[in-house]
Amino acid sequence: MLMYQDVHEKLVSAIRNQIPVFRSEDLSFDKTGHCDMTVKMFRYSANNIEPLRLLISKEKFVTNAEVEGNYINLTIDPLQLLSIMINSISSTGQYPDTFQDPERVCVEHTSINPTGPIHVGRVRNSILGDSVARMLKRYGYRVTTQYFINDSGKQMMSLYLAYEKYSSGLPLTPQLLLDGYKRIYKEMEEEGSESEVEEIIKKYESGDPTIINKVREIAMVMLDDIKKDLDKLGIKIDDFTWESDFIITGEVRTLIDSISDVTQMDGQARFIELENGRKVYLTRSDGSSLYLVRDLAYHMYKLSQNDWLITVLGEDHSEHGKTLSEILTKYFDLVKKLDFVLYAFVSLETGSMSTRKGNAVTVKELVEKTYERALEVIKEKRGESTISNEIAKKIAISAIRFNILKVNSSKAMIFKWKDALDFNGDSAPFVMYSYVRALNILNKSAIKYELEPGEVSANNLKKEESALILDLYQYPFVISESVKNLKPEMLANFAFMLSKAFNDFYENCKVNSEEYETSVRRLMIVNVYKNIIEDVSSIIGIQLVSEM
RNA sequence: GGACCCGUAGUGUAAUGGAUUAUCAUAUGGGUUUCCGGAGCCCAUGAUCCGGGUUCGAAUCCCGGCGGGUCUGCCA
Repeated sequence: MLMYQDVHEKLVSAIRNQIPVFRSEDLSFDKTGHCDMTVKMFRYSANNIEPLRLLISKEKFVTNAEVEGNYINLTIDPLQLLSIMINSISSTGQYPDTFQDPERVCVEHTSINPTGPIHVGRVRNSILGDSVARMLKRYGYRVTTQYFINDSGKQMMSLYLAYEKYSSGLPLTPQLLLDGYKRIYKEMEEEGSESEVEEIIKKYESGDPTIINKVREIAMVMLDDIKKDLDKLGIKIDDFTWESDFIITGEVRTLIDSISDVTQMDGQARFIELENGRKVYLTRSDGSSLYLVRDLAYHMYKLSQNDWLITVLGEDHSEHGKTLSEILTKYFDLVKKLDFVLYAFVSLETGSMSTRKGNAVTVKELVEKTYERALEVIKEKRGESTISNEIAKKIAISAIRFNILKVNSSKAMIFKWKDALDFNGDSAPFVMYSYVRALNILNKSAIKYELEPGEVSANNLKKEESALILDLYQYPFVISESVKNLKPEMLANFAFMLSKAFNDFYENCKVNSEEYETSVRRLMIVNVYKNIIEDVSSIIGIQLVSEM
């Protein structure tokens, strides 16, 4: 959990002295420009309003409380908020502080079939998953990330078969495998037969070591390529689990047997009937297992070592997620938390992306093009570039992650190069640039200033300062909301909003070359801003630079 | 046909039942630089899919349409 002085909570408990049933959500930070915080009194007797105003106006952080209709509008002392943040940062290095929670969370993301490179349609999964994991870690959970390697399905067997048929013996490369993959799907479509693949699946499930080893070797080649792509985006996954392990160890069989009394047979195939009457199959007629069982076995494994499972899934798998939940709850006495973060598809203006069709925009291409664009923009802004390629790379990665993350994940989106390469406005470079400004101010300051708690002067305090402080103060609330809803995009929006507020501050409030007290206070604000931007950036995957 | 998700300016978003004038960005038009770095700042234009209902109050909740995405495999 997060540790910080919670003004909101303090005020709520003060209010409850007078109105015991007061709802926490009726006190909120103002969003309309009337004040700093507001108490909504619609639900409570009007007789309460004036006495409550009096009571609140005596509270520590409140400098003014006024009644406007059914609202009690509060002005909060920004200097006290600033002190809270400064104290936290000087004693713990961060605001808010994190208290380590014993709860273990497993975030599974990406988990794409190792049959091709990551493309832009699926990269939303990795970006969401990575940010969710970082956000939960920041909140205080013990987090591990997981990748489930689907090396035993039909797709994987087709990839294997294609290699054996067309290129057997040739050195394994991603490109060679991919070409074969596309070719064999085309053939199967033309012939209308999948019997060859089915034959392989049977052999594989019966434990044929030659096939299992070769398939894993092939998967490894593809997986390495996928890992490289993830690495390009600054994403590292802790644990990789092979789907085939659950077949080899017999856990899949054990699992099927353990629920045999609730499953039914359709010929030789085994299925289970869900509450809505839908039949989902666990095994084929030939006895081989289907993905659902293998994923169930995988979930049992994850449950054995975690308290909370989160899986990032494309919306095409939402039904699968529900099926897993239902079966685990009903037949395996699941009491632990199980959540799915769903995202809608990313498509191209020409339609959907597909590895098999070969029309996908890959992560490699995206990173490459964005990097070139970053170099171009730097040249435009600074004349002949004096900036290292390292910086252009960081700008590119940050821009990509921010652009994809900021869009509400449940809305389908169309990928457009023009938007992806736009560094104006609501984008990572905007945040990064405001951070550079903050660093410059701090570097240019002649005042040897330490982050020491103490008296903060109100000398020449401007409204842009107060506004920025109030925004900064709300950081822990945003993390909490973001965690509660599993929506890291809230943090991306916050980072942008903060940078905007900082730009306002920058335009209107000189930091250096002011009176000493004013300078010190503004330096504190800039320091807090720097600290929080670094913090939030590390969650949402912005890689900050000191010049750009 | 049935199920799930999503509909806010041209585009992307904010508002998790509350305020006059629905936020911010982008795009478009205009302005702005001897300044702690202009990737900035200021002004203008432009939106809650439609119809009912609940409520003192609805972009938000409920019902019915409409539009888009997804599922409806002994694929994963």
